[in-house]
Amino acid sequence: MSGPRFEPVRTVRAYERIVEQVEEAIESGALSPGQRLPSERDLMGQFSVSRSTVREALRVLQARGLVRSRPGDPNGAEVLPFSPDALQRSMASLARVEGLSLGELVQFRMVLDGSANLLAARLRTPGQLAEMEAAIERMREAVTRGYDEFSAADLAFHDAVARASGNKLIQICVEVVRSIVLGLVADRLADAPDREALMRRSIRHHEEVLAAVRDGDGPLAARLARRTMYDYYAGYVPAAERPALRALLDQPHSAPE
Amino acid sequence: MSGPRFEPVRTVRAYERIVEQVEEAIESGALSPGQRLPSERDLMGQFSVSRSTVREALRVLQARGLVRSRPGDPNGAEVLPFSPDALQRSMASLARVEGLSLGELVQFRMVLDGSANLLAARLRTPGQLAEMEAAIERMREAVTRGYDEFSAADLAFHDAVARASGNKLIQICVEVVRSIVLGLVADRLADAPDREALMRRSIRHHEEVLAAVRDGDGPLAARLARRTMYDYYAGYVPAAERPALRALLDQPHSAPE
DNA sequence: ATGCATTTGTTCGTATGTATC
DNA sequence: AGATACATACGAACAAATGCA
Repeated sequence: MSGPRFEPVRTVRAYERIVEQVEEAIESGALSPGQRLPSERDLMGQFSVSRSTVREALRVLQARGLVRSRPGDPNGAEVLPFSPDALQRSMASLARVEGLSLGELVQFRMVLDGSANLLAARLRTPGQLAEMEAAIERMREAVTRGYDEFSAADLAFHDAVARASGNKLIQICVEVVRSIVLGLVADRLADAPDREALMRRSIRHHEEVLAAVRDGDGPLAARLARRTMYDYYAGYVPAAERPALRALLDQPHSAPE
Repeated sequence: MSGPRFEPVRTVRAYERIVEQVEEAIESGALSPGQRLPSERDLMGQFSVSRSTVREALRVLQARGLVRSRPGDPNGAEVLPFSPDALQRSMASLARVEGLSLGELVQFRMVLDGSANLLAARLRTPGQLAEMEAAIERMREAVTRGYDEFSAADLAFHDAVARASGNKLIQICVEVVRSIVLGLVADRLADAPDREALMRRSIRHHEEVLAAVRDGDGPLAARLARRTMYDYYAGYVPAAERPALRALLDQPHSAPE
């Protein structure tokens, strides 16, 4: 009795088909970063749609960070190299819309940075270790040269650790979350009254982390990294959220209730 | 001599201004999920731009997962509740374009799931503990009822743990990365010859994790969770990548080389 | 350095399919 | 069933920006 199994059809917009095809071409490597798409007029020919449709597709591709187009460019839209911008915007939007608290963001950084240090302690190459040392040296020099340079050197250190972890996903997420957190507290960090003391203490903590990474003691490096992060940011996190952060720090085994 | 400090100007597209304004309205709460935007015709009046420009803006908003529009809808575009879809697409695209290996994804899951368990062990409520127990019970029942149900129950367990961590960012990332990993290995998992034995072993591991969470022993729960994940997925990860995964498992302090 | 041709950004008008009342 | 309002899609046109001869 039962006839052939039909599947429900969903009407798919014309511009979506275009997006799919271009996306596929980029992900398959047929179109690589730096290359140009045909001009809008060519595209309307190739897809046999109107220019408006082509443009809507290009807007979507641009919103996803895959291409960029400028007026007057005799070549078509440019295929962009991957960048975590889209990821970052999604997370930033998540943070605002979903009401992510600073505490949750810092906690996430503690998790990521701790794990990155754990892995880096085991997997680092001598060259990566040298990068970390150089970054700390830059931090020392920056103490007298202002907070901006200090922050840049600090970034370089955490980046080097993230790279040494050997996990690109960790690396990118560290970068994304860091920039969101900084966006939330940068002004307060820069205005801190005892800024120089903060920087010096931060450097000392980073040196301890580096020593653990150098020794290959992953668990220690992870613990120190989490504590460093906590010390640096806890003051900006509402007191009510701090216990959740401390749950990531060393604890004398389990605390019975 | 130096005149007033002029700032570089960047020409900003008309549709971008529209996107900004609508985005701002949504993030500020002036527009909340379920509400409707004015119709495209109204919008072209309010922004005094053409229809095409309005539509390009709507395409971008739609691509970012903020609104949805259907033909024939007597109301305008619908404001959507936040969903991690955009985040997930960004990460999935990241995984393909950037060539993320299965090993890196599994490693990331080990990090997230381990941390979620660590936090859950300290912060869980009795209700959340009951959810975890119920999920494991569903896993037991599902052993004889097929892999799909088992997988769903497994998902429920990890979700309950992630919720109990109290960190929405961890929760969302766990969900996103899990679905990407499953997309890569689902077929191989389903076709495993000794599927039932795998399921039984997985249940045993989950029970151990749950016991640690119940006891409030965070570090133990984290270690067990990472090991559970490793045992379940390591077979699908190329042997060359496995040492990086094992770097996240317990190690007798540091292994001198 | 100046035009020129081309491309994108934007507008307007029109026709068509579709969902709601 | 019909009227209405909506989104989808097309095509022609003009302005602004770019690259190149």
